Amino acid sequence: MGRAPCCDKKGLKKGPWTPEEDEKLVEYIKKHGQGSWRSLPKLAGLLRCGKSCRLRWTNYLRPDIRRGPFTADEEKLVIQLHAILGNRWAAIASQLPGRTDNEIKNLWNTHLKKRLLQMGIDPRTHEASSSSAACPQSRHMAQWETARLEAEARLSKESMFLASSSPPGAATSRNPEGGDYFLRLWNSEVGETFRKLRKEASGRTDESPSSSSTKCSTLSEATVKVEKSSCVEDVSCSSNEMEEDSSESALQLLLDFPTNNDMSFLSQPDCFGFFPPNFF
DNA sequence: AAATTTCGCAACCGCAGGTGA
DNA sequence: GTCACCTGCGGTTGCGAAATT
Repeated sequence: MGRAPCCDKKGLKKGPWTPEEDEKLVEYIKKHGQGSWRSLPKLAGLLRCGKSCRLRWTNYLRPDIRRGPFTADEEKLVIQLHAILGNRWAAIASQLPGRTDNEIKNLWNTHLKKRLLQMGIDPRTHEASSSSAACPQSRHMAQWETARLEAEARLSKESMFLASSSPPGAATSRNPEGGDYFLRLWNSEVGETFRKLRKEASGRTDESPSSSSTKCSTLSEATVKVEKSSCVEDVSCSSNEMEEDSSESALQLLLDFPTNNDMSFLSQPDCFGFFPPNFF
């Protein structure tokens, strides 16, 4: 079955937007709100396809867009989120207020990817490339991946066990070591989101969260969709807190790696640990 | 100063998911 | 359940600006 074109291309303008077109679009959306993109161009008096209007609005004209160069913190966050989410630019963008997925995608493709490559890190997997595996800096990334895979393997075993016996969290209670940071993360809602997505994707592929290309909604949306999980005992929050601020705090937990384990390379103040002083 | 190359960003394209008839 | 339509997402391209030769 052939797919109908998104719009009749005949007579429609392409290429850069003029200030007049921007003005028309902004005025229309101010009056009528966004949505109905297909009919919007006609109603707004624009010779553009609806898709083009939506893109222009979401990537450029939206009033809450924050323009200007990315800060070092933002870049750090993008790298961390990319390690977790892969090329899910919209999900990454949802954690950077005022930044668009397109902007982040461009940042990644033009700056961050190259920098990681220069450091001998595979930007796709965030693992040290084989040629630089001996590099101490790169080993951190290998540790990251190893920890993730170990936690994932254990978690899948434990989830099978937990499903039939003890409540969620009992497994980590047995392991009060606290060093198993990934396990705690995976028991948080964020982890559950990933597991859910993974489960959904398992019919298609068996890829890890970090390398998954499975499409998903924004991270916030995804976490909201996850049913409220009971809080793990050794996680430093009460169940009430978890329920009230589950997705955001869990994500923050994920991003703010503890400083007393091997993941500290991403949060150390000096050059962000793993990254060289001039990286950001 | 002119020509060429590289870089960065805006925009386009096609695919996939969601939704309602 | 099927189909058509709408919307959102990620990959890619095109072009102007900046840097280099």
